[in-house]
Amino acid sequence: MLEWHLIFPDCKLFRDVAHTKSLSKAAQLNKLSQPAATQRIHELERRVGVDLLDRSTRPVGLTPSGKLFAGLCRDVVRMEDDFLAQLAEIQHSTEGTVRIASIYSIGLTEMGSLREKFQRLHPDGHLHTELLRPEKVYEAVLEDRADLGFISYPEHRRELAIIPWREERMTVAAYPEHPFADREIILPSDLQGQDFVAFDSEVIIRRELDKFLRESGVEVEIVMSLDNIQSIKEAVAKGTGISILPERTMREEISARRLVSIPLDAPELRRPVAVIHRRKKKLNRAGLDLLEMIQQSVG
Amino acid sequence: MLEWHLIFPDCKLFRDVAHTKSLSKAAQLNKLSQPAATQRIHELERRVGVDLLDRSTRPVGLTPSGKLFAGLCRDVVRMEDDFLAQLAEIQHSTEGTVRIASIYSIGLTEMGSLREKFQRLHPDGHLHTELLRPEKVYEAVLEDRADLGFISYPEHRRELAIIPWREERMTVAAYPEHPFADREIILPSDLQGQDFVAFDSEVIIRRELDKFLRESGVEVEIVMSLDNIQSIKEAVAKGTGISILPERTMREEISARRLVSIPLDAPELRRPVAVIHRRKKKLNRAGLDLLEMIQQSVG
DNA sequence: TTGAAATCATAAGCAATGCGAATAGTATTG
DNA sequence: CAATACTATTCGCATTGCTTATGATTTCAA
Repeated sequence: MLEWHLIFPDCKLFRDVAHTKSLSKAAQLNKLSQPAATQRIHELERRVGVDLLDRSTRPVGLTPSGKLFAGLCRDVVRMEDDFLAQLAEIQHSTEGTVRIASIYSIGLTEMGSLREKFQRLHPDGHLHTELLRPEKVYEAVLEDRADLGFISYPEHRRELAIIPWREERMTVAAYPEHPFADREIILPSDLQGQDFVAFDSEVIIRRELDKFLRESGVEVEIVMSLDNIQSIKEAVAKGTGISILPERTMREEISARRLVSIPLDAPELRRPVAVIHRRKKKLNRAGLDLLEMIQQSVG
Repeated sequence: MLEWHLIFPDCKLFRDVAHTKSLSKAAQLNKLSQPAATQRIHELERRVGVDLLDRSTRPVGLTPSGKLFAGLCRDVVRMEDDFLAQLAEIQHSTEGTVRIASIYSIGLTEMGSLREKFQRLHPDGHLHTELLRPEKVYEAVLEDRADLGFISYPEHRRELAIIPWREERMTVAAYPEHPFADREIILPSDLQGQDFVAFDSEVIIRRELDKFLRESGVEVEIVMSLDNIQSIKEAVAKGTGISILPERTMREEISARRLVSIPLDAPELRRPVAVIHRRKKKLNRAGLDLLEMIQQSVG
């Protein structure tokens, strides 16, 4: 906490002079030399244009104008105190909280461990996570409704800084009964003609996959289009078809044996995941620490 | 009237920044260069310890702390305005008024012409006169309930300045039917054995007269003691006895032929009349003018 | 009244601040 | 992607503000 009464030092000084009826005592209270106090008061009188102190008596008295001014000073100092108290409250309530906007897939797979590590470092802190569609994540960060945004296939925008997080390996997702389920590896050519659960064509990852398949000279049979990984996983698990998904996002379903993940011989097919934040935005301690944690997990 | 908002210039500046959402416009409103405004705000932020402006957008926005501070500034500026208005009122109401405390005898004989002259010079001014016992006159001046005091036989006190006004000739006061009434002059010895209306022994003038009579080897027959001139004049007019009074204080009764004043052959017997005021006290324009008028009437 | 103690005012030197002009940097607009 | 408008920075200079030392005034006690 920084020192108090730095905003209206003259007010506090005059209030103290009025209260103690002594320039030297008021000077002490304000950590000033006595001549400094004398000079400040004279300066005040010059600015206001009237005498504030009646120096013909000891202890010094207040002129009628001085009384009025002392009232003003009392009020102003009280308001300054209130302000500083409220400010401290704001600061305290924000210093330990980080607001995160994330796309569903990253939020669902990463927030668990991230929150755990965060709480170890900031036991009193808060990690507020909101899961949104990609575009809404950008929006939230740009409009300062979130401090950090978790997205895949980061788009550059002038006001945003992009911090690469990881590149997720993409693998073939299939239901346990599928013929691919026992394969060690799958070649792009193996996909030819397979029933495929795909992303909507608006989603970036769909365009990436389309490009990959085209370049591999493979055509798949798209039997269903969905706009999010969660739904695709469900469709695949039900036997609707196979898909290509970031392996990391399937860990839970794999453990539960509802899905299997088979490596795809296409090391270049990776989903980049990144953290974004407003370039100019200063993060609080907690935010910086969270970023630190994320950047360490890159290596 | 001096310029406005000289007490909390930073507050007004920030309030204007918050309102106009522009540093340069706020700078203009406060008659500052744009760089100066930028610097002042930065200085404010340094003092408060938090960012107040969000400079990542145009127009500049307020951070949450900035909003809080803007509220404080608005209130403070409003209070400053109120203060200055009240101050102007005080100033205006006091600049033209002079508060006078006077003993009865001087007040009754002098205030008429004095007020007339004063009003010619200060048509809008006020001359507030309070008639008091001598000791109360000193009190009123010392405690700043009066700007000027009119007294006789001035007593020196450390905090008071004494300005001699005039020395009033003392004459014999008699009722028109008294044997003295036709005399051209009266010698001290003529007073021997006369019925005399005297001052109370506490009044200074009584001691002065006692001394005079003693030194003249005269004894009078004190038939009544009163503590003020007014009552003595009435008693004399009723025929209770004669007295010795400042001639000036009898002018009205002489014109009305209720009293006669006969010169007394005692030129040294004079009542000094003076104006007093607190040494340190600064008089306003009207007060200075009144003093001027009084001092001119000395010569 | 006088002398001592307390208190406020003034002086001088130095450091810090505040300002404007010029310039650089950045955001918005068409 | 310029053009425009606004904010930030730099620099030099003047002003302000502070401290120490000293002076002046008031109060208090003898």
